[in-house]
Amino acid sequence: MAKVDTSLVAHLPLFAGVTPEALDEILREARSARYPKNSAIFEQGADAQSFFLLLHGHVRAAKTTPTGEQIVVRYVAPGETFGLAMAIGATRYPATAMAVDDSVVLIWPTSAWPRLIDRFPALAANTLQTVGTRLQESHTRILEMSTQQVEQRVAHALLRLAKQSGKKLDHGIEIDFPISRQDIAQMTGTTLHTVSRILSGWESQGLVESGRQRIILREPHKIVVLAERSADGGAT
Amino acid sequence: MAKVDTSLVAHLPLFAGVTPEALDEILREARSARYPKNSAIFEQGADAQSFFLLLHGHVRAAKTTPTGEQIVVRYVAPGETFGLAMAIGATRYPATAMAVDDSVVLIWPTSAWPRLIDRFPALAANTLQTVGTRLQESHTRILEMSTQQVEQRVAHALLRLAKQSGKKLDHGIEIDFPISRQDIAQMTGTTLHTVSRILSGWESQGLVESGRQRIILREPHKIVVLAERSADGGAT
DNA sequence: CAGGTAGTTTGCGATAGCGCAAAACGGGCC
DNA sequence: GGCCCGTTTTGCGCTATCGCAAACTACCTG
Repeated sequence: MAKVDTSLVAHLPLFAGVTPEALDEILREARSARYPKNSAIFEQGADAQSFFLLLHGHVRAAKTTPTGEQIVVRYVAPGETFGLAMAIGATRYPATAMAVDDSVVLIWPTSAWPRLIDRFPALAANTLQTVGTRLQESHTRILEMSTQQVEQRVAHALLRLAKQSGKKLDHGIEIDFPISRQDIAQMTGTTLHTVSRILSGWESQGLVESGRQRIILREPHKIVVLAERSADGGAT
Repeated sequence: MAKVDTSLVAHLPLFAGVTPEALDEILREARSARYPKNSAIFEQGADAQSFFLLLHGHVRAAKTTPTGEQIVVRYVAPGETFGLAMAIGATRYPATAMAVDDSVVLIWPTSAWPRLIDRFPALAANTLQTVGTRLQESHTRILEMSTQQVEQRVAHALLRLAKQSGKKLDHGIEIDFPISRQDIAQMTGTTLHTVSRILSGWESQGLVESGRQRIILREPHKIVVLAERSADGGAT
């Protein structure tokens, strides 16, 4: 089994408070794998045999309804865990994970989890922290969907993506993985048509520069204003 | 400090895998308190000095926007924990908790949490489990808000409430705490007007019986059908 | 038992955003 | 260099749902 360099992951929140020796032991149970762009890592409903830590690339977690509609649960950035079905006591994955870019992950067998948290309680505490944070973010998303209109939600979503995975350019911030109008629609609870109209509007105002699966925020500051303005839109 | 009877709480998921002696020690750190109907337990943004376990009654957790709109995050049923701000590393409560019925809670100082999970790692694991489940439910809620129309969302919400806190009557299932149209609107991302119209409709079809802050599902089965039908409404 | 208050119902526009359809576009592949 | 396919744009009508306003009702209080 290929050995993973501890120094690459030691600083991650997941391993906070874990001694180097312990980390070494933890990593010994993992293997690494590479997933090419657009390949599925696991499918919703499949048996949750593994959990993952993303090292490089970007992964989209999406949930599908019985009727086929999808929502994007989140985009996973390097350093984050995903596929933690066991954390909720589930035996099947509640969502589908797909690499949106060539990605490298660490993989542990789900069966190792009980033993790991037993030996290294900090793991459970750290995971609780991150899951708690995600719960918080979920609530924020629900709040937005309940109280804001589509344009504001799209603004918020893009700003979040920029913060999480933005590459700074001199003429703005680029979201550094491929993302379509459809994806944004599925993050904000709208349709790709509406997203397209909104982005077209922004583009003609010089707020963004966007193309095929590519978005650059040219005026993040002005987009923040859009995101925060209250429902009346300040149209006066 | 009033001693809490361990037998009342020993069976809760939170304390799974905790020995009676340990439970005893854990409970020694808690005090209990009673909150009368409609009293606030903590306010969003306040310093998170305590976390809670609900023993009797019902508690509504709600999040408020800067502009004053609210959403109901969840209704807490007896046996559930709430106010776990420390679980996400927050020092302030992210929501407001209010007793919707006369309620009794156990209260631990937030400061005790690190020590508790250190001494009893099962607590962290159990909490991770419940937080994970809530995250899952949140995602389901987002999925519903994204893909379903209001009537279906209301149907789902009521069915969930009935499952969680339904009192079985011979002529249906009553949600056994006071809940207003406004509350339901805040759970489903709509307005109290729309909820009122929907419930009026259902009432005239004999699906529910409802009054001031009171709802009885007379035909849960038919409401399930409403909740599950796809968007075209089967109007053929 | 009258009065007041909070919750509920209902009517009537107004509209944000959807859904469908079709055209335009862009990029990679052969 | 031309072709093909997935993505994006855009037009247009439609409607679910909102927002406001007003009437109504049940319960609690004094």
